[in-house]
Amino acid sequence: MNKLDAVIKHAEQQCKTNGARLTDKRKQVLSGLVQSNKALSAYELVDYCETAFSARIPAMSVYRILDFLESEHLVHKLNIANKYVACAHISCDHAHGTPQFLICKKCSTVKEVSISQSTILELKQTVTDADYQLISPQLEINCLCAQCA
Amino acid sequence: MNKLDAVIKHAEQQCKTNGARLTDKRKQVLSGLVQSNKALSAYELVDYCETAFSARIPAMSVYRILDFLESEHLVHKLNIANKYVACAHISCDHAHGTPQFLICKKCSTVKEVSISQSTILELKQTVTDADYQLISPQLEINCLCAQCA
DNA sequence: AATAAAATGTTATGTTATAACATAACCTAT
DNA sequence: ATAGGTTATGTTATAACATAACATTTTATT
Ligand SMILES: [Zn+2]
Ligand SMILES: [Zn+2]
Ligand SMILES: [Zn+2]
Ligand SMILES: [Zn+2]
Repeated sequence: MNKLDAVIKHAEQQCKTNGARLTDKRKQVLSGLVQSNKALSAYELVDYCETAFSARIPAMSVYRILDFLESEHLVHKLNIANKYVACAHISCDHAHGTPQFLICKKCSTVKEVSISQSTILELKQTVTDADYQLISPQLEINCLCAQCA
Repeated sequence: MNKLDAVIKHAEQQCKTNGARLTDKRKQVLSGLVQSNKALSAYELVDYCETAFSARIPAMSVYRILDFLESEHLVHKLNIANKYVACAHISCDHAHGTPQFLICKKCSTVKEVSISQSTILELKQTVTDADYQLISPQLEINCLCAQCA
């Protein structure tokens, strides 16, 4: 079984466990992100589904589907790029830690990495010290990939 | 002299040193950000200049002016919010370190804090290990301020 | 089959950002 | 002072990203 099928199967199982349904369109959108080697915008996903599956999913629906996939922790929104990426750990058993994304500003390739617990704790401390409250400790960092650099 | 005047005077001096000009419109946009207690979008700055100075600056010009102010390190763009904020250190003598922005997702108030050197080094190492190259180590974190929490 | 809930479609509009070209304001050198 | 180059701003159009409101279809439950 190839990687895509494996990921989709995991995703399906995960949704089932949560009492949610991974419909065909949701599968198509998720496939687009899993297959892509870079982050995609909602509108790029519309084009992808049209091209790959001859499925014309309106942008509005893609946004809703992305919200759903995010809520199922299958997809991450990259706020600094206004793009979306499949979680790199869908098929992993381990719990999903605080995600950190290195995003190539030129070509939108993304690496989902983990930073050390101590660094996370330091960052959290600065937030607490400033009397703010963390919503999500997700970090997104503008980079250039090896290719583009 | 109040805070706003002091900041503008510093900004003017800083531009002069760099052979750049802080024109009236640039001053107006910068004033908007300095006076605001929260991050503003380009379009909100259009409205501000209209209200505060009866200056109708087209959105296109505000974007150009924001680019200029950013290049002079007087303003930061908050990529996760698509908004802009005056640098908190315009009147400071010390060099500007790597900034970390805590952004209230509800009301857009922003705190510009400094990250410890050790944290920065760890982040840089993570990036290097992933074979990526840092563009700007600026960190932006979605939070809730004490007010909104 | 009737009903309710969930998913998707449709249309309209709001928000953020840039491209391309025109004009105005401002130096600087003769 | 003025001609010519540079910088700043104006104007118009459009691209790109995102949400609101309401209608229809599909699915699950009784
Ligand atoms: Zn992930
Ligand atoms: Zn790249
Ligand atoms: Zn700053
Ligand atoms: Zn707030």
